[in-house]
Amino acid sequence: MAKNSKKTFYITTPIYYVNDMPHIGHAYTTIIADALSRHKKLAGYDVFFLTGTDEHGQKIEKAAAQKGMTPIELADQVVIRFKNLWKTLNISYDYFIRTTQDFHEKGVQKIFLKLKEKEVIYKGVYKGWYCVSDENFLAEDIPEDSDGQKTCPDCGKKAGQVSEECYFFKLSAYQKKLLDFYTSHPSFVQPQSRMNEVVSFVRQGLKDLSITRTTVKWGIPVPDDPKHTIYVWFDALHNYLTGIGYDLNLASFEKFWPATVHLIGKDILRFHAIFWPAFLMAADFPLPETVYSHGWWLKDETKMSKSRGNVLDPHLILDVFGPDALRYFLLREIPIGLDGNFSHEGFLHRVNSDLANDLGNLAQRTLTMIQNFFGGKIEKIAKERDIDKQLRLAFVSVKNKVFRFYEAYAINRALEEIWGYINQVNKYLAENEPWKLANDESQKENLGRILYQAASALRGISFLIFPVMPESSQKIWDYLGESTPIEKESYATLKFDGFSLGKKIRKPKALFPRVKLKDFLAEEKSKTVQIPKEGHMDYITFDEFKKIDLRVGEIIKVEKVEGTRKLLKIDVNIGTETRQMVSGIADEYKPEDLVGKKLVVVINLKPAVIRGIESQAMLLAAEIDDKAIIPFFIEDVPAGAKVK
RNA sequence: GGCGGUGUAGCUCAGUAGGUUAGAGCAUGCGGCUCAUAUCCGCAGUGUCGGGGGUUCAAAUCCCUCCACCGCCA
Repeated sequence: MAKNSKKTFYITTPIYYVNDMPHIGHAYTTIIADALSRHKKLAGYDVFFLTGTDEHGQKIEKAAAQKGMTPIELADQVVIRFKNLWKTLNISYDYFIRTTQDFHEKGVQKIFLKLKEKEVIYKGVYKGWYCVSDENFLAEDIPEDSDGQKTCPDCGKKAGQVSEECYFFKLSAYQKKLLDFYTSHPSFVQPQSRMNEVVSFVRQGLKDLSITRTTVKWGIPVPDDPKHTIYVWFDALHNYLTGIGYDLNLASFEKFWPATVHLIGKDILRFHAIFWPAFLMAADFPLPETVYSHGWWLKDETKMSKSRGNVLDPHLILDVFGPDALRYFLLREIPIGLDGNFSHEGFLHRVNSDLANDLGNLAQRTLTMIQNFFGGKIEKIAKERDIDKQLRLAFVSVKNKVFRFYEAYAINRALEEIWGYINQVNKYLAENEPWKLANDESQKENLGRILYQAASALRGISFLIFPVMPESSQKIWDYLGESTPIEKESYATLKFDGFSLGKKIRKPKALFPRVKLKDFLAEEKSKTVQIPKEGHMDYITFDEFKKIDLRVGEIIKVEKVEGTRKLLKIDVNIGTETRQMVSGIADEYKPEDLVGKKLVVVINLKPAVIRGIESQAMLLAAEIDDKAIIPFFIEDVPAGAKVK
């Protein structure tokens, strides 16, 4: 099979388990993968970026049953949420694989059979601790209690020891091969410290791995022995093969396999750095180049977890700031291998200072000056002086460094480098004071040179930030009068002087609005929702319900809240008076469609200040896949009527 | 308990083939500019480089030891 002459780059995220709603952790991994993909495309690689969902297993089976759904219905619902979030974040994946897809299941079965024929998979007896009430085997690594028994971590009841027939993968046979592989490929696991952990784990000896269950029905059946179900890891890991076409589109598969990098969270390192290469060795597939384990985002210094209830939902940030600020923050704040701390203060600080003050303001002042002093079009410029040349040469050097940092997955360093250059351009403007030359007609061409130089630098910057901030990058590009998508450029073609004279600059709008902390936090509070634990219903009494004053409201006036994507300021007549409220529904409803409509509003909710505006009431809406749907009255009801 | 890592300015961190007064960003203070999103530019600090000991003409950087925190394993 002849490989394409272009170099290929195949990057994967883990497939996300559909019993969980997408949160900042999922977003982080996927954003890293997206930025690296975009960089590699600009660098001329043929890129394949795979993400998707892991949909089998007992947890899904149970979660679905609790909700009165079938597993696939639950999966379908969660998949939409993931896809929506990726769309909002501008994730440019090439394929979204679901482990319930037919070709994936067939691919896994085929490999299973192959390994069984090679006797790398054999039938045996699994002894383990089983929790009767949860109908679940306990994870191997749960320690014994003092009495030699084990306790189920989910329900706290004592588990019993049972045996069942199952298939094993002969992992023990791969200990030496794996250690040899690690020695000959020392950068297989990144960062290095994780490689050390892997090696020391394998050195301690590997036990064969049970890879099927009879107690789980929701999964891929073992071929020719369907009472056994293939256990999730053997199923899930093979998505990296089936997702690029294994067994269905071999041309694509052979073009992209082996993967360049599997991006993972450190919790699943063992599966990717030990089990996965062993499976691949057994089936005679080449091994991936790198498994890159990234760190965690902590929330206010503590680990985010479902049980702590401090899992960060990215939607609030996205509503206020759009995707690029979040992408920038996550990639700029920490190197990929380390943990980071997410606080709203830190986020806002970074975004205001780097995006609004430095880059946003640079774009704004440059474009505005060209607009004001040249009517948007620079026609003639003076010869390049030394100081102008320095700015141009500095860009070349920055571009090379940024390229190398991106190549090394050091995205934070690349951004630091770019921001160093942004400061340099701001300094260049301060030193040359173009606003002073503007009063002197004889200085017109010198003025033109200075602004030309600044615009060229800005154009270069917009290219360099593209992997991290595709939307803002393209915006700046467009403002500078470019008419092509930025992806048409590459590191090879991008020139400092690419900004050509006579191009009409578009009138700019603030790229990254500054947001004040107290407004942001108020909005966060107003949006924080208590989600009842699955399977539990927190009842309230009728007396408690009566405390909520619900009224029919008539919408009088609606306007957009400046500087936000989603917020509308709505004046609503509640019979006795008109109240204003702020609501994040601009994606779903246009202001003109709302006026005159009647709906239900809460009028005794403590007012909150959102983006500087006091919200004195709240409307009711269904939240469906993060879209708000408002129930309106069809009948003609008087404003102010009580609703109960 | 075993293996690995980290501890440097108020905060986040950079800095090891040992070498002149230990750096950056943010935060703080002062000054300048007004094209720009109260933005931008300049200047100014501050540190027993976790503690102790050692090697060396010279150590944040090498060695020993102790303390604290983190990760993996048991």
